[in-house]
Amino acid sequence: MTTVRTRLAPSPTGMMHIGTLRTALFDYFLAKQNGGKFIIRIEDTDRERLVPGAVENLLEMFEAVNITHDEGPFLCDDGTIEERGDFGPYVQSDRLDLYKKYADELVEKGFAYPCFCSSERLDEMRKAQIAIKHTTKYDRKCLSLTAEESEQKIQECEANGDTYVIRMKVPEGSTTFDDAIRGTITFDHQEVDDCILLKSDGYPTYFLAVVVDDHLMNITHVLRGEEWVSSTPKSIILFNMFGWGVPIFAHLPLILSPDKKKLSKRTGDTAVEIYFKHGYLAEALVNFIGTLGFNPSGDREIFTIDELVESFDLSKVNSGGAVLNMEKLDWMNKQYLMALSMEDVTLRATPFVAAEITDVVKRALFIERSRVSQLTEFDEALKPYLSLQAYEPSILVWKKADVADAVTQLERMVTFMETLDDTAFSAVDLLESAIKEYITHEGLQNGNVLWPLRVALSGQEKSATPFETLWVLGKETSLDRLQSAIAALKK
RNA sequence: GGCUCCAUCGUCUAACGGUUAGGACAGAGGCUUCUCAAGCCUUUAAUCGGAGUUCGAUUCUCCGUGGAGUCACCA
Repeated sequence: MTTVRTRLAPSPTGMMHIGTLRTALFDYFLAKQNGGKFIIRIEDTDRERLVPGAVENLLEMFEAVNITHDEGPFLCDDGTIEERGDFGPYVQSDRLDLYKKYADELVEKGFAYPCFCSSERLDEMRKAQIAIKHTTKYDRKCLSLTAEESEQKIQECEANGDTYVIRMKVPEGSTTFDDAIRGTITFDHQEVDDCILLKSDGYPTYFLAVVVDDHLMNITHVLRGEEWVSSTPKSIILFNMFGWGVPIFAHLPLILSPDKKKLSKRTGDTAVEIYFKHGYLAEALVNFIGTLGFNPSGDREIFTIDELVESFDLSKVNSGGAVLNMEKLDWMNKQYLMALSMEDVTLRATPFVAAEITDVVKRALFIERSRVSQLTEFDEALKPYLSLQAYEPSILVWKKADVADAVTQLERMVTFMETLDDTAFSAVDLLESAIKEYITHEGLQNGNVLWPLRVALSGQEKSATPFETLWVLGKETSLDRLQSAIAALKK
């Protein structure tokens, strides 16, 4: 039995795309589930669209999301990139000789041919084809050249600095393949263009490079977005021309924006990085994106990455596109946030918090984690704890009480709190039971006591419970705030 | 426009050809409660249409319709 080998083959043309993350996740699930390998290969054959730092961003995102690949480029601590694995190089621009060699092989075998047409001629040709409503494809002008004529033209090109390309000679017939997600798909070769294999700058196009590399790297499963379906016959034709085995193809459903179109920068957040900047947790993002188009069944929503690895099943991946439901991501993020320990929430929130991380801040973060849905909201949520915000004294009065009662309750609370020692302040539960006991003992109503207490402590009508707030603030600060509330009411 | 793919609540989705078509997010209502959040309960909401196969179609087939993807020296 052959080892499962999946690969993610992104082109470094910008920030890592959310769709790329989903493909990566599925690649990872499939490989890990089968004890296989997950490989990253950088497809940088388009020199014009190259974006510096794109590879670094990709690898950083992998780190952030806690997914590790087995082969490919890795980010070192010093920021440099190093390759690991036995099938390298893993960057296509380092494999140029290979593609040239295989392109030549195809020309020799008569499966490919040089083309000298100018881009101007090609443009006009296409315009004419569109005018008569035909499929736009190369008209094979250069295929009619004899071997001698081709050779002569190549000589001429080399002599005067002109360029030419190598095109695939698509045979007659049709290609049928079994998509692991979609089932049988057939394309008539009438529809398949004699696409360019080797560009005039010596770089291969995607069509050639992907086939050569997937073969040389022993890739068993090709997972990619649905937008690639129509180019699959080209790949298969090439695999056949070389006499190589064809990997299993699985075309993933597209991730859609709310208008049901392929998610683009214009219609939504496409960069994975943005989601981290917005304050989503990696676990939530993985859970959310990893179950988009795939569901492990059962009435569950929250899954760890290991559970997803275990239950993943290519044949259960949906074929329809999926709209990003941001409200659900928010909800999911909150689920993960609420499960965080004090240490963890501090760790995660620190980059989003302007204030110094003191014990008060740590406690406040811990309490507020169930009241925010994104890490970015912490900064704002922290404010009432860091300093008392100005408020209207009238809000200190509970709806079923009056000013006089509020003053009385606050004054009595001050007296009571002074009897509480450090132990009482060490836990929310202890504070709660102490105060509840006091209320019962004194024959008071919760609302009369707790409302003014809570508002005096937080300065806000809506906030965490008074017990939580006391625990965060500590005895001294709490007493100060109670005193200023009393003073404000008496004014 | 050609080709290809797709089609269950608004959204994400579940349902060996046999279910009162299930769950989740969002919405509505309620409980709990000092407020908010959380939690719990209830509720609104879907098989695109038409034929066929079958004792029985969400499920299989065909035809429509709708949507999407793709048609570069980009991937």
